[in-house]
Amino acid sequence: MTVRTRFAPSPTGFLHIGGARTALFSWAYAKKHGGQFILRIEDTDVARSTPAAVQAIMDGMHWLGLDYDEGPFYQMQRMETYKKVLQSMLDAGTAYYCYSSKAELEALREAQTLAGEKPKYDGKWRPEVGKLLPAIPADVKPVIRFKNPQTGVVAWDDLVKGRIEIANSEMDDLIIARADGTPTYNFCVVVDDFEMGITQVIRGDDHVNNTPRQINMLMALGATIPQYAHLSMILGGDSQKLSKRHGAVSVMQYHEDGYLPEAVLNYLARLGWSHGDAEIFNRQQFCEWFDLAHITPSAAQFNTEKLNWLNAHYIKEANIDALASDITTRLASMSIEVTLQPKLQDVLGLYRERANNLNQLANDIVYFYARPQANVADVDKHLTPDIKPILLELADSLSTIEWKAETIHHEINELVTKHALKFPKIAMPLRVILCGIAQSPSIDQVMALLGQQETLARIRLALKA
RNA sequence: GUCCCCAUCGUCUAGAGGCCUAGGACACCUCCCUUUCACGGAGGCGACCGGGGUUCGAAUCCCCGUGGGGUCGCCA
Repeated sequence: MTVRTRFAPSPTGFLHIGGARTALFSWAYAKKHGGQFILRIEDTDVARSTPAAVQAIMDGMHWLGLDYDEGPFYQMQRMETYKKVLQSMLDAGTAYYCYSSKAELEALREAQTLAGEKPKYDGKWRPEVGKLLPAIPADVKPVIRFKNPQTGVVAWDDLVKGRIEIANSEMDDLIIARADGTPTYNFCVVVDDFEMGITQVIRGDDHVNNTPRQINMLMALGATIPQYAHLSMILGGDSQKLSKRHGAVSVMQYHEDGYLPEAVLNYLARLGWSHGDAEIFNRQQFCEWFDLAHITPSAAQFNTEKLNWLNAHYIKEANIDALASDITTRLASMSIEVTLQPKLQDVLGLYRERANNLNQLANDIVYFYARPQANVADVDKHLTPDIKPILLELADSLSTIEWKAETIHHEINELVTKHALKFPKIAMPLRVILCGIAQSPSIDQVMALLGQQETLARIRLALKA
C-alpha cells in the first residue's frame, strides 16, 4: 500500500512553527516512503476561516520547500460528500438527531461541572431498543450526533507514543452536524481521511483525545483505520506553550528576521526527532533519514541560539549569488543601493563567515555602499591626536601604490616600523574611519575592497574634522 | 475535577537491561589562532524527578508518588 499523508490546517491564521513542523514530518514521511503528501484545508469554521490565511499557510510551506502532491482540498467544497455520508449513517442507525437546545446543553454541562463530574451529553435523544424518546420540540432545529459505543475500549498503537487505550464510557455522542446542517470537524476529518486514503495521520498532540472518536466513526463506516502518529508540542523559549497570544510567530517572520529556510527546516527537523548525533542535514538527507520511530514523545522547547548557529552554518554554505540577491533586497529595504563596486559577492565573501543572521549581515556591510557615521566612543578611543599625522602620512603613501590587500598591508607595516608602533594602533583608527566602528575583518582586505579613491577620501575627510 | 500523554546536562537530544565512569549539539567558561570583532581549533563545566519493585545487573521494564502538558465546544 502506498503511503499517503496529509497536512490539514484550519485557515484561521498564519503557519506557525508548530504547524510547520507537523507539515514537515508528514511531508518527509511521504517522501521517505515514495508516497503522496496531501494538503487539505479544514475551513468548516466559516466565521474564522479566511482566504488570506490559506495564502499565508501556502506561502509558509512554499518558503520551506514543502510541496504537496495533491490538493489543496477545501472541506467547504466537499459538502455534498459529507451530507451523503451523514444520511447513510442516519439510515444505518450509527447517527441520530438530537433536539437538545444549546441552552439546555449548557445547563447540563454546568450542573455536571458543579457536581464534579466530567461534562458529557446525557444521551437524551439517543435511540435505544425499547426506549421511548421525548416528544420533538417544535422550536429546536436538531443536530446530528454520532452514536458512540458505550462499552469496551478503543485502542491504537500510536507510532510516536505507543499503545493508547481509552474506554468508550469516557466518550459521549459527539455532534457531527450542526443545526444548520453543516458537518463538524471530527466528522469531516474521518470522511476525508477515509476517502483520501490516508495511511498515516501525523498531527499534533492535541488530537490524541479525538482519535478514539474518529476510530469509532471510521469503524461505523466500515473503513480501514489509518495509523496515527501524535507529535508533541513545541514550547516557547520560556517553556511556556506557544500561542497566538504568546510567542507564536509565522514561519514567514523568520524570513523577515533574517533566517534562511534551510536553517529553519533543519532546526525544526531536529526538534523532537533525531538521527544519532547528526545535527546538520539538508532537505534530501532528512527525507532519507526520517522515521517516526525516532520522534521524541515529550514536548520540546524552542531555542533561538541553536537556530542562530544553524543559520550561521547555512549562510556560510549558501550559494554566493543567491545570498547576494537576498542581501540586496534587505539593503534596499534600508534604502541602501548596492553599487557595482565593491562587488557585493566579494564583500559577502569577507563577511559571511562572521554572520548568523541575514539582517545582521546586511547591516554589517552597509558601510561599503554608504559612508558611515563613526561611533563616537570608538573615535575618542582610537582616533587620538597623536595618530592623526601618521594616518595622513599613510594616506599619502597609499595614494601611489598598486591597490591590493598585500601592498596595503605592506605600507601599514612600514609605517608601524618607522614610528615604532603596534599594528592595531593604526588599524583601529582606520576601522573607525572606514567602517564607523572598531570591529571589522582584516583592515587591509576591507580597504582593498572599498577601493583606493573611497578609502583615501574617507581618511582625509576624517582627519580634516 | 475527568480521562489521556509526558519526564536524561540550562536547551535540543543519544540511549530498545550489561557497550554508560551516561555520548553528541547549542549556550556558557578557559586556552590557542589573531590586527580588533567574529570565524575556526583544543579543552572544561554540566543531567538519568523521587520512592518502591523485577533482575546477577535498570537511564532503560513494572507500580506508586511528584511535577508538567493536553482534553472534556453546534472550534479546529
